[in-house]
Amino acid sequence: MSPLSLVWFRTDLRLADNPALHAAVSRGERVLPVYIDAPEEEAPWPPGGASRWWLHHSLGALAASLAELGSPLILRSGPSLPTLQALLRETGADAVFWNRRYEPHVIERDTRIKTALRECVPHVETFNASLLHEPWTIANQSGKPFQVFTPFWRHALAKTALPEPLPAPASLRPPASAPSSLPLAALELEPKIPWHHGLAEAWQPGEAAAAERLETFLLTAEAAYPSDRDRPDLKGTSRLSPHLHFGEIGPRQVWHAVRRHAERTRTGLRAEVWRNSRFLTEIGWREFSHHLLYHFPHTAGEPLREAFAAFPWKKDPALLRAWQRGLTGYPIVDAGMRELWHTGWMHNRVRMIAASFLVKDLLLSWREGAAWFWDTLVDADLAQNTLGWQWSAGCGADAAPYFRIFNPVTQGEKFDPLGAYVRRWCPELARLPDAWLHKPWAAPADLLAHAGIVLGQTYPRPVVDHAAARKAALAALASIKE
DNA sequence: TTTTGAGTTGTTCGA
DNA sequence: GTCGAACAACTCAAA
Repeated sequence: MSPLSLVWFRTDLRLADNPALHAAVSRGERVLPVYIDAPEEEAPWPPGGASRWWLHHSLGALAASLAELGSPLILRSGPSLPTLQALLRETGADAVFWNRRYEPHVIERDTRIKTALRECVPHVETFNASLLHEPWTIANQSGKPFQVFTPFWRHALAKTALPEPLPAPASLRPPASAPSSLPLAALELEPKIPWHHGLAEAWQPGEAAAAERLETFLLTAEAAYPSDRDRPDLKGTSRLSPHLHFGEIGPRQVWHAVRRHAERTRTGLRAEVWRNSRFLTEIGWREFSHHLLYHFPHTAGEPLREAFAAFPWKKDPALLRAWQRGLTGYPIVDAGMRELWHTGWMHNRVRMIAASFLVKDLLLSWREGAAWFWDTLVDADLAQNTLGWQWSAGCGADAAPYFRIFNPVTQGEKFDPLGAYVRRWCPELARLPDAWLHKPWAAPADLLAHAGIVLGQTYPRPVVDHAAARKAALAALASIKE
């Protein structure tokens, strides 16, 4: 039997710039791609319903791409290590390659698996497919991890040029007889109750769709990104986050695509100006979040700043539910929460507003918000979710200053000035004039009646008064000082 | 070694 | 209406 390499796919569901796949193909022997569904091993963060919906379609796309190269994708379900060992026995493979993940609980699992597999076969190797730099290679002058973004990113930008992305293999030599595979449907990734129509309307998972989305963004939106990125009513952002999370595209590919785009469109500019791209900076924030979670592994569940362990968070299931369902009475918050529920995604600006509202106005713990986002986002990513929520709550690295409490009315008027976003997701407010759209409780009675709105019936009254809630939040923050 | 200035995403208040 | 100041504490790096 000729040598065979297993390639264990995880959150790297692409053929291009995939170092593990590339290494397997480079051996010049046969290759067997494998995906193992083991959600219980992701505890305490098993993927939520929206993530699993995305995974279903991404695996389908990967299997189709592999089929074009003449290779199957072997799907299995069950504990990863015994499943890999069974596959080694069944196929006689002598090598296992995969791309690393960096979540603390996954590192622990993968380390065990790597040690055990090295007892079984001579070649077990892992690679970096999901970060620009390994977390242990970026440190400040004291040798410690950065906790402020700007010096972190300055340092990363100054490092030597990143290697060009690896090509996708032109063909694959599968084993003479492939081991058995479950049908995709057997993984039961799609919801049993069909609530996912909104996801299907909004998204096209898969490597090809990811590449197309990046290219379209660079051609149509990148130039206006610095200003349009804050407007939820425009298509100002790349919407690459779920593709990046599942590794349908990698940050190195984005990096080089931005560079090539700059070179073909702004030839007159200084050579390295493209590195200052505001869009690339967002890739930098993604990188920063992964490095932070790697270096501070407890922060997925605990605040980085210890003083916040004593913060007097409230418990209020009714308020939490109002926030989750988009029934807080603050239109920009409700629009965001409904967009999330319907499409599995929320615009970044609105994520900040909704998060600030939960932790500062409702005084509910950022953990409750993180858990809800985890379950409902198609781009749910432990590092980014943790960074984002701790930033909003003020308890993380490079956190928002405690006094930065978003005013949902001001934010709505500033970033959804025409009200198109609120009208789309809160249609019961659609006939209210712009001047009152972000504060319907303040609208004159005759205007409300004319717009067909009965506060408390067709649309909720505000669940809290923002001015009073702001004072309460500042008092709560003062209580944990020293 | 010590000091100093700057740091994703804001709001309110008073002149 | 517009504008600047105030709203902590801490990290990081340049001077």
